Amino acid sequence: MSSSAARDSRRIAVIKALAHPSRLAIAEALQDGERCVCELRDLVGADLSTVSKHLTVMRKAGLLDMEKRGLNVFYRLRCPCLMNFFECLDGLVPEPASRRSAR
Amino acid sequence: MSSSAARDSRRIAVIKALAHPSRLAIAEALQDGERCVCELRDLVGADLSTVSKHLTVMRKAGLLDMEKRGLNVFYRLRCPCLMNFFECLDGLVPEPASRRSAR
DNA sequence: ACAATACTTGGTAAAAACGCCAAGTAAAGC
DNA sequence: GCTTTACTTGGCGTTTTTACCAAGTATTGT
Repeated sequence: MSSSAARDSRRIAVIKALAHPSRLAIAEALQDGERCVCELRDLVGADLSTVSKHLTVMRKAGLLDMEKRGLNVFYRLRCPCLMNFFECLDGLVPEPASRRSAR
Repeated sequence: MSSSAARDSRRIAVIKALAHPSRLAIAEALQDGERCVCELRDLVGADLSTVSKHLTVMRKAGLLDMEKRGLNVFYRLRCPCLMNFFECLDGLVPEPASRRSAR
């Protein structure tokens, strides 16, 4: 019943892959469908090499698939349920200290 | 619409609060109920001050409540649904074992 | 009051993450 | 072939995170 170390390290990899503003933004953007690296570079406004490294982190965590087509590399989410995950995430903390239902 | 910056920064805080092996282990342990700091120190095997700082990170992210009773400080999860969250997390990546060349 | 326990906070050194530039690879077009 | 485009990888300085020790606070017990 206690946590398996393998499962935990897998969880950590996924969590870390989302624990950066650019990577979270990428994950959110990919919910609408695949994007090539240069589109994601425009989205996050960082150097192409930086974005590429972020994508590598996410891919190695198992979050993304990549596919090269012509000159472009397209990334897409491997999971259909990231939206669920985010709602789950937003629901994690009942209230920080402020009002609720402010959206 | 793209993500709100405020919502994203809150998401990031929560995700970061879980993106460390000791903190994830703490979160998992607290699913069974509140624990005092020294119990959690025994669990993660780090210095008491280290554990205390981890707990501060988690509390500031909104994940934990603390309550002092006597000499002890007890921490508990603020959310009832961390288990759901973890299942959601484990479900994020369809095929665990599949890894694309890591080089 | 004094001592002990349980924790927090400050300081700091080490480790990890980050981001840019430069260089390298691969596909497409000429 | 050579050039361009799209991306990846290596290198390296900068920033952030982490973990310990030491010192401080609060409460309990004597």
